[in-house]
Amino acid sequence: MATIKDVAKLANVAPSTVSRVIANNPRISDKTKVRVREAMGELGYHPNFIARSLANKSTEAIGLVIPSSADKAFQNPFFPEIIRGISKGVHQKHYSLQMSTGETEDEIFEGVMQMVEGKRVDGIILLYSRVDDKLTGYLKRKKFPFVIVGKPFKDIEEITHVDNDNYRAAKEVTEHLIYLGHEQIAFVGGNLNFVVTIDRLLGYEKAIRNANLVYRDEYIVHEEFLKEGGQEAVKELFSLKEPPTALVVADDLMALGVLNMLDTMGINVPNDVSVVSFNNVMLSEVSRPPLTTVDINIFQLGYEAAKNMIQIIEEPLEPMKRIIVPYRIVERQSCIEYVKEHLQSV
Amino acid sequence: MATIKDVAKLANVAPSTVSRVIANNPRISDKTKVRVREAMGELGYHPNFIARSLANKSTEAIGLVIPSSADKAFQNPFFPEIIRGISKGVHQKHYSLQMSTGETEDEIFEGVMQMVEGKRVDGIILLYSRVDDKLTGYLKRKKFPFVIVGKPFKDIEEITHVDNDNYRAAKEVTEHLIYLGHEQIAFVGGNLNFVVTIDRLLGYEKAIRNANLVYRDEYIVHEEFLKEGGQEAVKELFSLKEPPTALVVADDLMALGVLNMLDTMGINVPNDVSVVSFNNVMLSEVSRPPLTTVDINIFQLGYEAAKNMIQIIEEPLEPMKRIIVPYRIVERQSCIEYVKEHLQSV
DNA sequence: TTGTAAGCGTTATCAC
DNA sequence: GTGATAACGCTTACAA
Repeated sequence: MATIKDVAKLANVAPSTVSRVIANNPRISDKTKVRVREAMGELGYHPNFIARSLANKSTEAIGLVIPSSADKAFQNPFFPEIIRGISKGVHQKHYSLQMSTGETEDEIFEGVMQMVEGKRVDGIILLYSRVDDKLTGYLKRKKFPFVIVGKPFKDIEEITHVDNDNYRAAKEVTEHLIYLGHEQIAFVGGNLNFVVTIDRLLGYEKAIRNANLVYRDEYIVHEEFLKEGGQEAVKELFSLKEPPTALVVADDLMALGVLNMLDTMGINVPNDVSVVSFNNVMLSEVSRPPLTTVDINIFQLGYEAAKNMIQIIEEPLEPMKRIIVPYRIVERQSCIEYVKEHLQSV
Repeated sequence: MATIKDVAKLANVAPSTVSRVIANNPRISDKTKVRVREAMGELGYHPNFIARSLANKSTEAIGLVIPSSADKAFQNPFFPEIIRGISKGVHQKHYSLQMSTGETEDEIFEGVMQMVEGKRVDGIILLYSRVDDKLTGYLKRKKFPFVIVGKPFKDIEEITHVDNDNYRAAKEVTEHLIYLGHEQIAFVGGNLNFVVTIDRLLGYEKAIRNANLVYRDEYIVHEEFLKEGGQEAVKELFSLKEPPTALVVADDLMALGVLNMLDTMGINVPNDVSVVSFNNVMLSEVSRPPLTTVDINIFQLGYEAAKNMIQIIEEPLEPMKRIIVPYRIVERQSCIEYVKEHLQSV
């Protein structure tokens, strides 16, 4: 493989000159630039990134931390989509992307340490935000550049993050249900350790309280993911004396599970119960019925995360930032007006 | 940040000794090992991976190439799942994972070149196999270590790859339909540029011919992805004078689209038409009806790819390998026996 | 068993 | 404008 020295020799210049040509340094005459570039072409030269990184103390790589791959949550189309966004932002600036997952929390932590201590990356994007997360604390202590997708659990004023206004979205969506005449609205959320769950729950609660509806604990269920989660939630909810007539579900995939279970129980959506969920993942269009859901702009979430991560790396003095990506309620066919004396279908 | 020299100083040894301790070189006395390790602990020393890579000419990183992120295919849960498998294999050997996507083919190619020429990775895993793929040719020419998930289009004897026996799986699944009494069986595939589509189509064809059924061109549709794809396919197929009574669909997600469209057309699955698909992605359990599908062991596909990639890197003399991951037909509720004079429901 | 010193391929700091 | 030369932090002959 050709090195910078070979090029220098062939072009009859010093290695440092070649380096300057690579960096397109303006103090090099056009003549030699051309000469050097020719030499590079002739030798099929490509700069060695590793060597450059060492000299530079910059890897132009950013690390991506994905939540524990053990659970099925990982199969959520949310991830490919946000990775797409991140990927775009990262490529635009010619950075590369380094992934890290693990089955347990400790494995993940281990992976991140490797990246940070080994100086394999210049910054880290966290794809989730959990209550009392070890990682966040670690990165803050190390003063290592990072951004969170989602809302930090604490130190919210010090950590750059990109998020939706989940509180407001949940509130709005619940209000929509209320507006449709529903008074018995349940909330089906994911793990309460995720900040996003909390926000959405809080928004839901606010809407309920504002409308002077009773906030009932038995209408709040937190379940693991999808299949089992959706099933359990639905079973619980619909064995109550007063089952809900509408459901706010914190995730499309969970909603799919819910829809499925409702169907096998012979409960019709939207005639018997309305369902609204979050994310507007591609699948929500194709479910039966198609889901009314809030589009949180996953792609943009990722794109912004990447852009801001790189900005922090390149301009370390920049203040912390909070980027709020807009959401949009997509009405499809899983919600309808609640009619007091409606007939149970079938 | 502490370097190897700082540790050496503190432990009163030469830097090379520290290096040997890191590598756990047996020729270092236990005494000094202990002393050095203490020094490392005291200073919070962690080896710098970049420096090591430069000296070593090995990055212990492997690059992952994901198909064009532009189309929705990318949102297929197939990817998170295979990444999980790869991730596991890669972590086991303490390698890291570098992702590369792009919106166009050229962008992807560009990204791979960066990885290869810049020596950012030691090997590359291709997550798809396409007819006449530029990348494959490039990597072969460069003699850069790589493995393909799927079946190479050419040079199949020279390229290490991990795949299912898609031909046989498709054949078997079609035979199953035939066994159930179906004689009008259509094939809904993805892009014919993907080798996997070809294999599955060929298996289907073989089964049809073996059974002396007529192989009709109008029963073969290749469509883009999911929503539109599924819709188009179904529309076409069911406007024929003799619409099929069973469908072999090359992907679960596509099958979801198909199910959806069938539903809006008032065609019942499985009563009016049976559907079988591929991949056994988590969603296939939750569709209405749950899909009969072939489980291709996505996770293992990824895991094997990673393991073999690393083996090739570490033992470059190893011969090429073909790893065939077993599949398994998962029967759920989308297929039933075909009854000649059955009544169209509704 | 350990130390010395060269080298990995760049960039950066001085000179000129 | 361009050239020497010293980093960058580690590994690895070769010596001792």
